[in-house]
Amino acid sequence: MDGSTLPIARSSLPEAAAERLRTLIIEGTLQPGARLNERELSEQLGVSRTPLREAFRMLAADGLLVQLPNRGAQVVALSREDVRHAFEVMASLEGLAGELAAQHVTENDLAELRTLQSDMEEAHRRHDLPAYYRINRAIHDRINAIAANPVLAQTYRTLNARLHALRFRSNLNRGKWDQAVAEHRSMIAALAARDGAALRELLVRHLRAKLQAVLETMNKQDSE
Amino acid sequence: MDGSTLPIARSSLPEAAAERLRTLIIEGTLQPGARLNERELSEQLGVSRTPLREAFRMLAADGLLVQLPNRGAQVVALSREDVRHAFEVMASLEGLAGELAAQHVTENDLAELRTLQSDMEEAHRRHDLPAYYRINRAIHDRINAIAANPVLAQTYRTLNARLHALRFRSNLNRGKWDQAVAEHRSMIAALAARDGAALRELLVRHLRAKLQAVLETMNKQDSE
DNA sequence: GGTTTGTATTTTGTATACAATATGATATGG
DNA sequence: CCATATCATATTGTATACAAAATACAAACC
Repeated sequence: MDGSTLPIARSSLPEAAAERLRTLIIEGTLQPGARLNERELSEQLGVSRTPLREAFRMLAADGLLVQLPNRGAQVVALSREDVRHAFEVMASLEGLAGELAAQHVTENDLAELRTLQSDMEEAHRRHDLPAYYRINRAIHDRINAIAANPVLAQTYRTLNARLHALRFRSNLNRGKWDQAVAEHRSMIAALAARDGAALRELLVRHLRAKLQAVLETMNKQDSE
Repeated sequence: MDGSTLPIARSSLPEAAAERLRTLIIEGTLQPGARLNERELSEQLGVSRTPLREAFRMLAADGLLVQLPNRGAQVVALSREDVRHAFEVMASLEGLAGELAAQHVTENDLAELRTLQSDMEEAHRRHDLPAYYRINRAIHDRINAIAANPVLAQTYRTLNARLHALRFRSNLNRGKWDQAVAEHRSMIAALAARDGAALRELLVRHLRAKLQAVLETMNKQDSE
């Protein structure tokens, strides 16, 4: 966001601690609602409280932690409403990414995306859900990269990280999965046709379906 | 973003310091590119370096500061490209706000907005630019509030703060101003008609015009 | 028995001291 | 005279110590 030198050398204790905590939150080791004890955590991470607290501030800004004055930090626990709101914004951002990508996409980009798409269909045939998720993410990242808007990319990533903390993976029924794969095929077709409006519409609908899946997972998790 | 209790009591030295710095940046006391000396600033603000550094992390997350490892923080200096990118995202978010607002708007909301609109036209007639900006902001805030999506509101505010650091105000020629006022009138009409798509289109175009004005200001500032 | 109040303990908040790195000036060699 | 190396200084990074607040527990009261 500074204009020229984006790939800044990221290396400092607070950054590293934040990165580590981010992983712990997203992987579910630190569960939603969990309170984070500064002394305990700082010992576990092998850093003092000072850089840890800076890490807390960063994660709080990303929406992964909530900080209460004099009561420390806890992992955010998203309500259904929060998820709905986040998805609404994500859908809009993805839509924009699609429009911009349609303006900037090159034949090279399309070739890459088609490879990813066939990898995805392969994973789908093998019923390999982890691979599917990985490739899915790669495709969306790719579209964002093609859109060539760092502000968009960063905003999107931040929101996405927050949702990943939900760990809604490993829940996708057959019908939804089939549909999602088909939707990806349509997206690449729209991109090849440089039809930004169509791509936007596809992405928005795609996200809407994903929201439904996530909400169902949340309901299921609650009743367990 | 925590789901239930949003109106948290915000009160801590880092928060307060961040708020103060935010103001100093937006008002231009701390100019783009300025390097922030921790000791100096902490003395001026009357806090120690520890909370100040936490404030830095918060502002960096908001995109108002850039932090370089071992070289401290400096006020972000947005390039034309950065501004373009930020406006692209802002336009998309405003468009979403418009769509959502059209779904949720009540007659009460419309009455409020019409009052603001006539205040704006009054300010326009008086050639009162500061008042115009104030009312303009109030209208957009109002639309965002009606959209009732806290994630959207927060994302929008963060981006907006970053752009405010540019201090592009007090530059708006007569034609653009006339047009902007007319556009606001159309927006309220679209909202009254609950025409989300039309409102989206208006807001996106409105932002595009604003981007042009800002870029012209940047060019002018550079040649001074 | 339940509620409330007071106190001990834990935990967070802030300041300061020390370490590591970067910056700038001066001197030295080409 | 310019470039480079070296050293002094300044500035950031981290840890720790102390202060303030919140939490948990126990005793007294209703």
